[in-house]
Amino acid sequence: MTEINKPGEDKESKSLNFIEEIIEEDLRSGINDGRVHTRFPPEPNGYLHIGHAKSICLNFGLGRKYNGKTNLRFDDTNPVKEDVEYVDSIMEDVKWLGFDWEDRLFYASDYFDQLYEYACILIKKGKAYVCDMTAEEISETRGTPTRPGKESPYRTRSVEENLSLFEKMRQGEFEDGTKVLRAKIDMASPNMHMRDPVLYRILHASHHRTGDKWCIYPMYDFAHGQSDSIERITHSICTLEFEVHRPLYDWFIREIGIYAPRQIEFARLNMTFTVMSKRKLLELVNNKYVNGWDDPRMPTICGLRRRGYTPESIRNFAETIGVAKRDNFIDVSLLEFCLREDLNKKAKRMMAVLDPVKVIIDNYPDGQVEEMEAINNPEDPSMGKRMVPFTKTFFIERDDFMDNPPSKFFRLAPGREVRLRSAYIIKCNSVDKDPATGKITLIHCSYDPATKSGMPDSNRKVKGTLHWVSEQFAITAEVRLYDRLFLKENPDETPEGKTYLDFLNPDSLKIIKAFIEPEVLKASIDDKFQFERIGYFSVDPDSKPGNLVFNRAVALKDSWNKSEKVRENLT
RNA sequence: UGACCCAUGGUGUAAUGGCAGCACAAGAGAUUUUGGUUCUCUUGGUCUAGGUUCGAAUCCUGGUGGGUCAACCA
Repeated sequence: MTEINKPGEDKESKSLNFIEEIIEEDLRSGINDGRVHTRFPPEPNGYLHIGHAKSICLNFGLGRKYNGKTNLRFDDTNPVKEDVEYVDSIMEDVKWLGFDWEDRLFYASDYFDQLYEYACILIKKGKAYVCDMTAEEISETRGTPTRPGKESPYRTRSVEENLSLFEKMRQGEFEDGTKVLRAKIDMASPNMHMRDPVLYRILHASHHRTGDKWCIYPMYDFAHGQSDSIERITHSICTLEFEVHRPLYDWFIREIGIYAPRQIEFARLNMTFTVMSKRKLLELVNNKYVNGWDDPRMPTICGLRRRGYTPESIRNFAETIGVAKRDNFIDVSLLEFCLREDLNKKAKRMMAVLDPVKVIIDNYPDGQVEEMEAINNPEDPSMGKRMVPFTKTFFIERDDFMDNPPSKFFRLAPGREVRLRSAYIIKCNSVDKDPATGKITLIHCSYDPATKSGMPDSNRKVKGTLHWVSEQFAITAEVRLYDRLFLKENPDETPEGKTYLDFLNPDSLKIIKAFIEPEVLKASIDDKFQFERIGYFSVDPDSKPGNLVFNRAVALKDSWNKSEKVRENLT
């Protein structure tokens, strides 16, 4: 029995996922001299989303767990789709999630010279050739998964001719699309990716990093595996759809004769009530179904951040969902749970009324103001207390009063008593209604001075506790209430004649004016609060002095509202 | 009708030939100056048919179901 702690063996000795098993197996067998080196390799052609967060947490998490390293590498092999805007946002998102690539920021474009050399090696070995067929011809002669393809007539060109043509391609002697470099493998392979795949294409386009130095660019397949090899990545972790590419990567590595990383594929994240494909996300933005990539309804990292998600909650989510090879469809309520769990411990409590109805305490002295002491966070006494002004008139939620309540209703109703949070017990005596609409305009109550919060007689039990905001001291703020972006659990699953857009939730955003206790004036952008009994809210960057804007990140669990809904459905 | 991958409660994920466990969701109760939190409990699962074995979620074979692959995208 050895006492040495193997890397990754935490004190709690949690079970390993299949990737950790492979890594520990490699560590035991001494491959890579005990090195663990991973990478996160996005293409800078869009914003990162929660699915990328899973991959980021996985790769950086593994690096951290096994005392290894993790690179950030931009796979920027297609200049026409890429932009520095995306490079910047991706770096910001990775950092925000709490990960650090230190001095290991790389680009596939860093390796363009090396990759060109690799291509020449293949040509010299007779393993690659310049092909003059058009894209259509190449496509037509590739065959189908069940039928073999046909060999290109240019497949038998001599090494010298290929070398010279490839050099001319590089020199810019040919138009876009007139020639490509192809690997010479097997046009009858059952694996489509082995049927003489394109290695280089001509693209007279400016690259966001290499400018006009190149007019030929390697395909992703010819760049990715070699880039991993150059960086001496030990475990190249990617999503399942690249499983069929692996034999090709292995072929390149073997034929070129360079270091071989081990590729491991895992199932990408799918989540309910949203879409995850870049194409669809882009469409939502471009067609203004949402207000940009960072719209709080988007599953993008910047959207979640603006919504009020914390890095901890997302990391915890990634940890909780685990990693495996089978397709998965994660309930968004798990993400929401992770946020609540985090913010419950951290968020300062405040009182805010979203849908107000006015209350007057008839037996309370006119003009009197009492400062009530309120606890900032019952989960964390170190967060201290604050004072909240109480006056004769204040607002409560319209939902917190019922004229003819059912027996299970614990809130305010004629003749009933409730506690006002951090203040008095009050009793409802009567209500004023608008004679035309029947809508309640004012609730008349009386208070019991002996029940002031903290006083000896204040401990009388009443069933309900309501939040409230003094009319005189209320601060008004814009509150943006978000709901699911889609009405359907899986918007990607579309019946005939419909698209995912047909399932957009028309009520995914409601903007209201709320009344909030004066403490809110101390809030600054990105601060997070629990509005008691309502939910968690984050200060939106749109906020201006004197005009605060809040996003509802997630509502509190609401077992009353839920049971109400169930009742309605039963009747 | 090809190749490859996958199959454990509603959703995820463990169990590595030896008691099917955990989380979320759902339901019940206790506590509570948030119908929140916390705590306790409950419901519910190995796709199917064979085989190997003292013993199979696990290994083998067939079936079924799902996914991926036919951009000069990544």
